[in-house]
Amino acid sequence: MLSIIVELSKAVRCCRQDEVFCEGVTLNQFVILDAVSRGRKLNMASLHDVLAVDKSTTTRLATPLITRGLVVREKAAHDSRAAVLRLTKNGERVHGEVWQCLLSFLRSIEGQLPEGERAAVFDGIRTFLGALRKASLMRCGAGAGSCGCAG
Amino acid sequence: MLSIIVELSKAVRCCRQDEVFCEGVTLNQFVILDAVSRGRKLNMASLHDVLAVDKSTTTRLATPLITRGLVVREKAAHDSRAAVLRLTKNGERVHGEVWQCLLSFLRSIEGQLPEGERAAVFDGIRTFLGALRKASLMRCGAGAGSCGCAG
DNA sequence: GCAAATAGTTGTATTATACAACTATGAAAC
DNA sequence: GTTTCATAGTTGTATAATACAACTATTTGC
Repeated sequence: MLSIIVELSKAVRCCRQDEVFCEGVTLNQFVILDAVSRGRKLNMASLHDVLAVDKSTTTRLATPLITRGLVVREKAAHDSRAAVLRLTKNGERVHGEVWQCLLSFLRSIEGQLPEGERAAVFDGIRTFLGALRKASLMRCGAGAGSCGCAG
Repeated sequence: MLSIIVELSKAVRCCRQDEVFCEGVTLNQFVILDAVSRGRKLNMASLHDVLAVDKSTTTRLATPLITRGLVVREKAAHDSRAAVLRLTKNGERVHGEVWQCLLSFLRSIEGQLPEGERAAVFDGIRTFLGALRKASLMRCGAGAGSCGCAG
């Protein structure tokens, strides 16, 4: 069971955050592009939720994409403090191309799963991840258990 | 499918590499303690394999544990260049305590999985991880596909 | 015995990440 | 309407993991 978690950690490293996937875009950056693309625009606050990182990190992760001209940051209509992200034309192009590349990657994974079991595998993963997340939250709340947890 | 991978990345972050789990030990550090504990001693080269990181990183990850007196580094008998790691008494104690803490964490996860499906869930995860790893290796080898992969 | 390979360490640079501090703005209280 | 408190997002700063490069001492191959 512990080995599952360790293996998960390692496996995810093959999709390294800082490793360029395609078109000079990392997987994480694609996630950002995709999130913006889905809604045609995206509040920074929403991106903050999507990425599940600190606000400062959200800003920093979006900045290279803005610098590259794939995304533009605009003022939000409802709140002058808030920013809205949109894809540029180039951003849409790059998003589409990376998506194609990613699709073949994902197909490659799927092709290796037994055909009748794919849905079950995905469901199982989701169930496990939900359990992992929940157990972690409970851990943080429980504070000191029967051990000398320094948290 | 992509959302699975993204969720995996996020979930694994709840077992943050640098986040203290118990007894001032991170999960990754526990992995090291456990690896050393299992063989009573462990070559640095083996630890290098276990952690699947660069040799320099292996050294750096082991060093805090040595500094803390949980692990000692000795010369290997078969090769003066090589080092062997052993647990100290304190290291064994800490390993045992963290393991207990970890066990209840793992139990907490298991308890949330439907009882009859646990084995299937774990098998599914392993299958998926294998596929993910393989697809990544193929990707690195394929070089340029039909897109402008800059790798 | 000599050349090539290697174990592991150290130097260095990069990246992600969070906490702290900050400014301008919005919301709540009066 | 005014004042106080909360907040969006940015910037400063520090930490940790990570890999590549360079290095030294040792081992291996010829």
